[in-house]
Amino acid sequence: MTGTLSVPQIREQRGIRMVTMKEVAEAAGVSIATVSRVLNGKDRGRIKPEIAREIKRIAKDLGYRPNLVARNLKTRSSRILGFISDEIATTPFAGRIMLGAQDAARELGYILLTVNTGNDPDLERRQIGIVRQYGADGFLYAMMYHRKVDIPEQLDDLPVVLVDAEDRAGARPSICPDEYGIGYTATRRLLDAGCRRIAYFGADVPIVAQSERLAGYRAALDESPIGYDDRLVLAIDEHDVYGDVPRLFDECRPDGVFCFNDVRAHLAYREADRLGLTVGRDLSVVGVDNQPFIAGILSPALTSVELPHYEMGYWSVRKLISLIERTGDSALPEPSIAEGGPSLLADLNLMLPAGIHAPLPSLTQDRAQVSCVLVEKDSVAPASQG
Amino acid sequence: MTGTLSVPQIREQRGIRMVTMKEVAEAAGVSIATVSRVLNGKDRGRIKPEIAREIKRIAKDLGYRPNLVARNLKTRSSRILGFISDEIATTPFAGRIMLGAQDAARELGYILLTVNTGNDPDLERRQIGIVRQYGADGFLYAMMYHRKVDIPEQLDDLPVVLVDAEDRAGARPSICPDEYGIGYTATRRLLDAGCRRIAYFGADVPIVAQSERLAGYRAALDESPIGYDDRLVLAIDEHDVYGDVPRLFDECRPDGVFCFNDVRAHLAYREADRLGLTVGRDLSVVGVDNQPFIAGILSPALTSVELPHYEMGYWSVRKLISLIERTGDSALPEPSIAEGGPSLLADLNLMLPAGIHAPLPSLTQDRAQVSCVLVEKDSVAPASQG
DNA sequence: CTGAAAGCGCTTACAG
DNA sequence: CTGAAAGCGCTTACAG
Repeated sequence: MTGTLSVPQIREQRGIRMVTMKEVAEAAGVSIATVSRVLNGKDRGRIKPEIAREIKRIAKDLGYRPNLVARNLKTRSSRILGFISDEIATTPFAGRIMLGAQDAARELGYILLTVNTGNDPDLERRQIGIVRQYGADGFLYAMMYHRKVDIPEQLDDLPVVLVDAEDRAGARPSICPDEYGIGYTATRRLLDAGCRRIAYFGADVPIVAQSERLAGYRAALDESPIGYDDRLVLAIDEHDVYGDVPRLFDECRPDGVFCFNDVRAHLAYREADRLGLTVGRDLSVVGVDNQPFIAGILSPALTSVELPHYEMGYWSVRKLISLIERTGDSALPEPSIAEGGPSLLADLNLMLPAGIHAPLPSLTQDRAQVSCVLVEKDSVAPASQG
Repeated sequence: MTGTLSVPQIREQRGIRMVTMKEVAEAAGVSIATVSRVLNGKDRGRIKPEIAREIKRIAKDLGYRPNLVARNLKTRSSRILGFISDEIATTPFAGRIMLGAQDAARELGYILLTVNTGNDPDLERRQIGIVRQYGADGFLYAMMYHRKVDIPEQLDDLPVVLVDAEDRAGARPSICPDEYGIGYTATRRLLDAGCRRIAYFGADVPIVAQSERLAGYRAALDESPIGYDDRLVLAIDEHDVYGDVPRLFDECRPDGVFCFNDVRAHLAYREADRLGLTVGRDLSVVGVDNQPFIAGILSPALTSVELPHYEMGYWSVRKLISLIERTGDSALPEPSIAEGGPSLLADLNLMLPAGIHAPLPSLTQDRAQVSCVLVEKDSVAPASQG
């Protein structure tokens, strides 16, 4: 039976021993206080430069790495951020929130303790408790679609930033996609393409994304000579494969469609097929999500608005850290633009885009919105000149 | 300027103070040693039961929660697992690996420190170093598609389990989907449906998944009276929208297609359309991934083999913990079957399935494979009797 | 310029 | 049955 060994015994047996500050101090012939000062850059004018240099050299040679557990116990700052999500990991895009959060955290010397609540309040409470026990300096509270939420009181004494959600109490900073802008931009693009009868294929669920995208669509039309016509607006249940789409096409003959998401855009392609229209010429279509999967299926390729998941994750961590450290925007190092390299998976059409594609809001904002990028493919007619 | 406050000062100012063991001890009129014993369940026959009860009551009333940073420093076991992934978060399915890992970790009292390497070896090295400094007891090394990898030497002295990857050196335990089984099962299903000319729409990239699924497909055919015919096998570049598919259909008239993934299955639907065949009757199609997105688009709904991402994440954590604690399979509590509840997002077709759907391999295995479930929809003709 | 000492909040031999 | 003490590996006033 090896079952009687304790974890430290096992570590010992396996030879897991980190070099400690004490060993560095001994090798350098100084006190650990001196080593600590040098290695933490607090030696300016306090420790003889040649000694400092020697200590650094020895620490490096010995492969010394500070034990963060010990440091955290002493300093009560863990540089750990709790990343609480509902079911984010099960949605195909939202991994990018985590990716953006991880990148920003790494750049600023923080790390993420991630935890999933599956929308179970009791589980959430327990999980938050545990992350707190690990000393998290603050929390990211990431939802998988744009909605209003209540932050558990448990977090009242800690900085929190919401991602793709808004604090119902209005007390916490948050970042969301500019849903209104999505509808507006997409519709403007269709107007520029010369479309005169632009339909909206909406979602039939009551979420912020739906109502705001519709509002943006409507605003663009209201501003235009064409105006808004509610006969062109549909709330579509994706499972109801036929629904009202054919009737809308037969009655109104739209020449442009703004779709709540890429999946719904597919319905426009199907109608084009049925009616002998060519997408990108007779019928222009704009989706939302810019899903590579769908791109692999639809032909011509779908012009679609990309949601700024990476950017939201990235911004939210920077905001959170600015709160934790009580510093302003300017105190944090510049964002380094993260770029995704090429990947084998691109060939399998499995990759979702990551990296910063849209300008980030200032960290001074408390209810930030990220604008979304319309990715041009071939499903919208070229913009008419002037 | 508030920038002069240190993090502990800020915490103080915000009133972030956890109840300590010392306070519990004082309130109970005992020593902290006694409190520690009671709260860690080491009081059997060592502390008077009524005192123990009293201490527990007081701890609860005071809302005492042990400071894990302090405990970890002392015990040198952090119950933190490093979750290293390449670009997993950018692929739509693989969040489920993390979800399964998180669920298993939670059930066993561990937590995940997640870090992304973006396939950059230098970044990987640094990130692993940091997670080690936080005292991780072991590492999960998760890749986003099945391949052979080298584990960095940095991890030589710590337990590691690979997810959706195999250790080239053969030294580390790993878990992967049973790719061969996928090809075999899908092809058998098509044979049972009475198909006589079954094509394989493969991928044109050299990954384990491709060659093994093909091998399984071939084995099923070799076993059958029909036999294998390489004219029915295609390596398809998803971006090359036309490719060899139409020629294959014209020349061989397949009545069944096993597709490397759901996106490629779409090509079979398109051919059916072109040739006036009804999918699910004249032409049976099986995909892999069971992507809800694609399901929302293809009609009739696609029968597809689901990859066991959740299961792999779940198993790998249990395996890792059994290594860390040097316990066998039986020492860990039974897996609780995780079930995903209903969700608004299901209406948006955004959810990927999570939870345990396939039997988990025993923890004694070192190169585990999870079998994959074929999810029946409507794209395959009913199995013929007998 | 440098070190001895206290202490962060725990756990655990050791002694009684 | 219980407590005093040492110690995990750091940081940081304090003293010199």
